[in-house]
Order: sequence, then C-alpha cells, then structure tokens
Amino acid sequence: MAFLVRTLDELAALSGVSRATVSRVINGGSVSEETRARVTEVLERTKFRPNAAARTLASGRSGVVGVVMHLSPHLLFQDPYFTSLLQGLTDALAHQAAGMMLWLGNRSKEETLDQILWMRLLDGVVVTADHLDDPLVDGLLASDLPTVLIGHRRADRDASYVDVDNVAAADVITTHLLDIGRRRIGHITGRRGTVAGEDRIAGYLQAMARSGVSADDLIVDGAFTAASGREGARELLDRGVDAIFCGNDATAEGALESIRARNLSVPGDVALAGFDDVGFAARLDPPLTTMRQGVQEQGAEAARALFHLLRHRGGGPRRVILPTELVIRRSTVGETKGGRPP
Amino acid sequence: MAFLVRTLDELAALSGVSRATVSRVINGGSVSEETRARVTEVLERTKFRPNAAARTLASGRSGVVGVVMHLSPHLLFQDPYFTSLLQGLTDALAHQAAGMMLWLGNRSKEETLDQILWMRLLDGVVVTADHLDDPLVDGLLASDLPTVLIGHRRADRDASYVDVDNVAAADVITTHLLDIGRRRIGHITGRRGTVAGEDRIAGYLQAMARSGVSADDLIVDGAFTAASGREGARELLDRGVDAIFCGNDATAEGALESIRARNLSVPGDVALAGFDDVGFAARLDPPLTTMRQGVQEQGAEAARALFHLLRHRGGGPRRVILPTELVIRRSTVGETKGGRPP
DNA sequence: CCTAGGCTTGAGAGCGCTTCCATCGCGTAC
DNA sequence: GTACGCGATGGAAGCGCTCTCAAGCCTAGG
Repeated sequence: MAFLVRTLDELAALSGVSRATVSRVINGGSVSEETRARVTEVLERTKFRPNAAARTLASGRSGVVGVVMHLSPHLLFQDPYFTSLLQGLTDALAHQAAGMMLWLGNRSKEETLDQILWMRLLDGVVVTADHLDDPLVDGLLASDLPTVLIGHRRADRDASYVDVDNVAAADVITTHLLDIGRRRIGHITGRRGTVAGEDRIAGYLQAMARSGVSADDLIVDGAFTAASGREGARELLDRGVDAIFCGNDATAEGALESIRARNLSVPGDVALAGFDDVGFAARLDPPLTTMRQGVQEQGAEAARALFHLLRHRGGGPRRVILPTELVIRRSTVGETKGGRPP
Repeated sequence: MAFLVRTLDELAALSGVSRATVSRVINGGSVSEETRARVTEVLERTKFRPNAAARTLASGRSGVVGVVMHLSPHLLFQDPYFTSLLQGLTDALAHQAAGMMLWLGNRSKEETLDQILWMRLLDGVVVTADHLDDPLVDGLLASDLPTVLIGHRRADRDASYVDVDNVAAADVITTHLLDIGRRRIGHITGRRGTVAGEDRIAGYLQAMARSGVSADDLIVDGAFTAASGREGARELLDRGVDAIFCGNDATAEGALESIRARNLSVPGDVALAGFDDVGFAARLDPPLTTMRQGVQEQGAEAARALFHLLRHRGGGPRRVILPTELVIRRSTVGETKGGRPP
C-alpha cells in the first residue's frame, strides 16, 4: 500500500515535477508525453484524488449538477412519469461522470430555491416546470445558474428547455377519435394549472373546432389521477359521449373502470384514449390507445442540454421539442388485435 | 436592489467589522448583541450567501451527504421498498437542511465507489447493504467517510447500521402459520445472496425446527419478484403444502395468482403470508397477512444515525434495529373480516 | 492602584487547487 | 551567428472561507 497522498504538492514531489504540471496532467493541459507518463504512473500508484472543494473554489466549476422535482416524494415515487424522468436523468448524468444533487418537494419552493442558490456549488440545474406559476423555476431562471427546464411555460420562450408539443399531440389523438367516426368526444383534463394539462385542452379544442364538432359541455376537470378519471368518466357518460380523451394514462385507467361499471363496451360504446404510454397502458383490457412521449428520453435529453449549456457558456439557450407518437391500440380500434396497426 | 455582495470581505466592509466577525455571526460564534444585529441586518438586506466550496475547503465540512442505492434505476423505481426508503431519507435529510447527492446503479460498483471517494466532498454517506458480498459497501466502510448501512451483513457488526431482525420476524410469521394449524408450510425465499433473503430462511427454519415439523423439500428459491412467486408456488403446490410463506409481498402476489389458477382457496386450502407490508398487500384479495417493517422509517432512521455520527465524531458506531409487526389479514385467518384482529 | 480573567474583535495563516505569466530550451529561418 | 517562435515547465497569486491566536477592553478582586 502506497503512502497516502492527499495533496497535489505531495504528488508533485513524488513525481519530481511542480504542482502546476500535475494539475495539467489531471485536467488535460499541455504536457510532454514523457512527463505525462511519469506523473500518470504515480497518480495511479497512489490512487490520488484531487479535493473537489478546492478545485471548485479555484476553478468555479464543481462537476455537480442539481435535479429539482418539486413535488411530494410520495407522489413522485409512484408516478411512472416522474420516475422515468429521474431514470433518464440519472443515466445521462452518470454517463457524463457528473455528480447529482437532488431536491424534491420536502420543503417549500422558497426554501428550496434559497438552498440551491445558497451553496453556489452547482454547475447547473435541471428542473421540472410543469406548473404555470412557479416561483422556484422563476428564481432559478432569474439566477445566473445555467438551467434547463423539463416542460415550459409561455414565458419561458427564452429559456433552455426540453418538452413535447402537447397541443399538437392532443390534436392528433383527438383527430384520431374523430377519424374513427366519434363525434361526442369528451375530455377529462390533466391537472388544471399545469402546462401539459392546459395545452392538451387547447389541442383537443383545436381538433374539435377544425372538424366543426362542438365541444360544449364535453370537458371535465381531472387531475392526472385514476380517481379523477373514474369521477370524470361518470360525469361524461351521464352527458352521453362516444369517446373520451383523458389527460394521461392513469386518468384513462380510472375512466375505464367507470365505463366497465356501467356495462358499456370499449371501444364499442365508448372509445378511450390516454396520454404518455406508460408501462401499464398496453396491459389494460383492452390495451389503451395513447400518445407516446419518451419520458426517459426527455430526462436524458435535459441532461444533454445542460451539458451543452455548460460547454458553451454565453451561447444561446437550447430548446428541444421531442417527438410524440400516436400508439393505436384496441381501446379505440376494436378490430385490430393488440399492438400497433401497420 | 442591493449591490450584489459576493464575499465575506465585502459584507464585512459594509457592516464595518472584520471578515472573521461576519463568519462568527453566520456560524454562531460569540459576538456581541449589538454587532450581531448590525451584521444580520446587512446579511439580510444583501441576501448574502457564503460560498459552499470555500467553506468546505476551509472547514472540512460540506453539509452534503451521499445516498447510495446501487441497483438498476429501472428496478429501484418500481420497487416500493426502495422508493419508500428514498422517501424516508429525503424527508429526514431535508429536515436537517442537508444537501443530498444520489448514486444509483448506473455504473459499476467500483466506479461508483471511486467517484464518491474521489470528490471528498461528502460529510457522510448512507448506503443500502442488501447483498452478502458488496465491494461498494466494503470500500465505503474501509474509507474514512462516515457511513451508515441500511441492512447489514454478519461482517458489519462494527459498522453503523439500521436494520430489522429478519430472522426473528420470519420466525414469528412462520410460527403464526404453525399456530393456525398448518404443518406443510412452504417457503419461497427472497433473492439468494441477499441478507434479508438468507435471514428469512433462517427464521423460517428455526420456527419449523422448534415445532418439530420437517421443512424438507419445502423451500424453493425466489427473487423478491411476482414472477418468482408464481413459479415457486406452482412447485410447492405440486409438492403438497397447506401454507406458503413468501420472501416478500411481491412474491406473495405472484404466488396468489398461481394458487388461484388451480382453483384452490386462500386460506382454506393454502394459507399465504408475505413480508414488508407494502401498499398493495392490504388490497389483495384476500388481504395479505404479512410482516410490517416501516421502510420509510428505516430511511429516516438511517439519516438520523448519520447525523448522530457526524455530530459525535470519534464516538462509537450507532446501530438501530427497528421493530417489525405481524399484520394478520384474511390470507391466513379467513374468519377475520379484513384488518388486524384485536 | 494593580492584576487576573472574561469577552469581543481583528489579523493572518492556511485549506488544496487552477491558472496566468514568466522563464527556459530548442529548432528554424534569416 | 543572431533572432524568433513555440511548447513545456515552474512560480506564485489568488479562489472565499474558517479558525487560531493575540490584542484590546472592561470588570472584579486583592
């Protein structure tokens, strides 16, 4: 076991060069092949690791990025949307050899913001921006900390973000319902006040209007939950609908239960569509037509966007709109046996 | 908007005191009431925040702790055990105003260990120690980084850990099955090589032996998954059992499916017991008898143990064994209508 | 009146690293 | 032979904070 080396100076003495040269070897500065080899040998033999705090202090970079998902951990960990996002993020960040600090909704947004900015330790941050009104997101954008949003509000046009086009996607799926001949198409919205929820309403209305079909009385408020889907579906069925487009898949799952409870068939009596294509969508009975958005991919893309930002300081913002894909299953097209049609 | 103050020196100049005094005000040193008030006023007016890297470098403490759960994020995020653990941890850590860095199984254990020790930025670390053989855990324990384990191996007797007594708990639940008159009690184990899995086998065997009942041919290997429960139950049913104790609740869920598939009744033909009492256990049909361990509480307790360690450097290790509770539901005692008996 | 002791405060020495700048040596061009 | 350019290297100045030490002041006791 080699003598425990704790500082660059000690390492430098062992290699017979100056501290500056060792630093160059570690950080990829210009060093002659010979010197580099010698220092590298000592580096490996002693398993020396530079002190992160010192290097952060001297360089202003830490190699640590923050991930902020400000919602109750209880909700977060059982929502496949957020866990997939987190999964995509952790993968991409690990790939970039960056450390990750995590902030969830354990404290108020103000406290969280304060703590993040307080430490001035992060190189940048990825934050979910799903609510129209969010002081945490506003605070991060207003700070000088490089920030990438997942989702974005109207006001965030100049920020860096990763998102999908919820309006267009909702239009496509509503149009699909119209295409299969439905006219009384109800919509159980996502949680009001969220960007995704409002945009999907807009897309739904847009498709309905284009087809000259009235949407009066066909919208009920949901909350991205199965419970709100059960409730919403009951209401819509009372009003007489032949199709329901739900704010997300969990909502559709709930709606399906209510439809079943009335002994109505899907899609015979009521066609059903969700949004997200999370894992269980394909396993419902009947399998659910939905709009696939690569949530994990969104997380990974956000991480990539952040690294792009960090590498090109002063460059413009980076905006990524990821594609969505209509996945048609038997909840709307009963004839097709499972899977996607050709 | 006040002038942006970035260093203690600037803040000191503004308050008419020295940098040292400002540092004392921030860190709770001894300062006269009058001076403290004056500095505090400036502190709040300027919204000054000390630089975390500098303070870490100077003091050797960062206020950041690591959480290491080295398993595939894919598995982690859909296993209620790990998400509950994470939830308990994040809550307790946020409560202590500590930052949290997270490492999951995105890279090899060796790389992860290397990265964690590399940065020398953490005050301490909480790590899940569920496998008998784990170089990551060994490496952390061997380092000088204060470490708290969740779960522990025989060899970890001298480490700090939070755990439950799996042997005793498995004994209790097996004894319960014996008490209700079952003799051919099968056990579908947890994943072999995990501490919990092996200990629960030991507890099961211990109870069987004490009652003088043979356990020959009544143990089949499981993997803490529903799939392994389905498989294992089929095998045990072939061998003729009147009860099955499963390594965890997910396994029991799978076993229940297989029992049902053979038109056998629970608990009439076969009594069924799980372990953990995760959310869905009470929602199965019939509701599942299981051993409740407060997983979220384990996470919180681990965080507390770590802070104890940090406050009492040089003190001994801190070991916490949390209680478990037998929750009797209708999968073993058919007469009782739901819930726990008096 | 002098001294001991307690409390507050400032000076200053690091913490371990990055990075600018000056120096050195060498090869090439004139 | 001299001048110049260029890559490699070392010296040293910080980065912003903590914390020890000593000085200064005041009170109380002898």
